[in-house]
Amino acid sequence: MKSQEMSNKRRKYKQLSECSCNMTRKSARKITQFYENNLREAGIKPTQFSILATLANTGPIQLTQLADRLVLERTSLTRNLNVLERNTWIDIQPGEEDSRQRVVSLTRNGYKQLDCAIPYWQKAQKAIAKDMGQETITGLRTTLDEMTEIITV
Amino acid sequence: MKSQEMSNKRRKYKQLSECSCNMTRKSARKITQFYENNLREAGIKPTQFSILATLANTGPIQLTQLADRLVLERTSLTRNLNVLERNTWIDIQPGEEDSRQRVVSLTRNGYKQLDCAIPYWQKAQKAIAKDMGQETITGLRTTLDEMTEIITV
DNA sequence: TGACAATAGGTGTATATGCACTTATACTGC
DNA sequence: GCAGTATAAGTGCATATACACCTATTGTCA
Repeated sequence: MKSQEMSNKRRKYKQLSECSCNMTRKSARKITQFYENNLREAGIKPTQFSILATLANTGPIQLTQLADRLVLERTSLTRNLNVLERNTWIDIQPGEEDSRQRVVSLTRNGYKQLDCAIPYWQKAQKAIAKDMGQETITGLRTTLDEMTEIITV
Repeated sequence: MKSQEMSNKRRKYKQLSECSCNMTRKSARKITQFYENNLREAGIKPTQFSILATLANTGPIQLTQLADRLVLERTSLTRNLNVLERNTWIDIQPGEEDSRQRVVSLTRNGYKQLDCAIPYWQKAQKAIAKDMGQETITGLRTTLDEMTEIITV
């Protein structure tokens, strides 16, 4: 093999290390582990926390709308909600006008669990902001939100 | 309840919408779906692609080292490798000096699969760069890499 | 050299994620 | 009012991820 060809081959695989998907997933894994460790004592996982937090802000909301807001496949949300329902943190009722719909809301236990977890979440949140700088985090959020908006699946 | 208390309560839950963990996971889900759709025709998933791509750049590598590089829990990598091994894309051999070790390497089929998938990956990669701007993506990578480095789990 | 610590890796279990397919209900023209 | 379409949600299956715990091998030192 000529050295020109070897150089081409190196280049062919080298570019793969700049994969936008992998860089995002990689950092998502790391930050998830960090929040998991902080939230563990509160007995809740980051995914579960984010759903409770969303519900606290939206109030009762239809399943598909909740999935949209969480940028989560509808059927994935269904499985996640099963866990929360088992823990009596949420309540799922049929829609009043359309019986096909499922309306999700926080229970009193759900609020209690969320309130209990918030201090642990704040500790993690502050640690990240301190390490990265609040401005960097704010800019990161803007960019990631934009990316999430722009991408058409 | 006094209006002051209500305002406090709103604020208490409002801050949760700025969760650094959720923002990262949310965008990771979205971008993963996008790459999944692009890679589907090549018969490979983003996680699998990223492992093959890493192996193409590192050459044969010990399992734990590979896990570190991918920022992936060791036992998660083991499960992921099972899928790749079933597809005959990788080969796993005991270490020559230390028989406890597992050394992972790409097979000929693995290279073939990777080469076949690269054009689809490039299409996705270019679409993101075009939509977001290459500079934005480069900056994003820098920030995310920094975050991944800084966070101590 | 043998006991014990350290290291490499696998397994059981649980949650997280998404696609293809299915079921149940609502809507729409005729 | 009914046939056909559209919409809301659930299930089967597969992969992805991680922790707690376990096994096997290696290293260490008295």
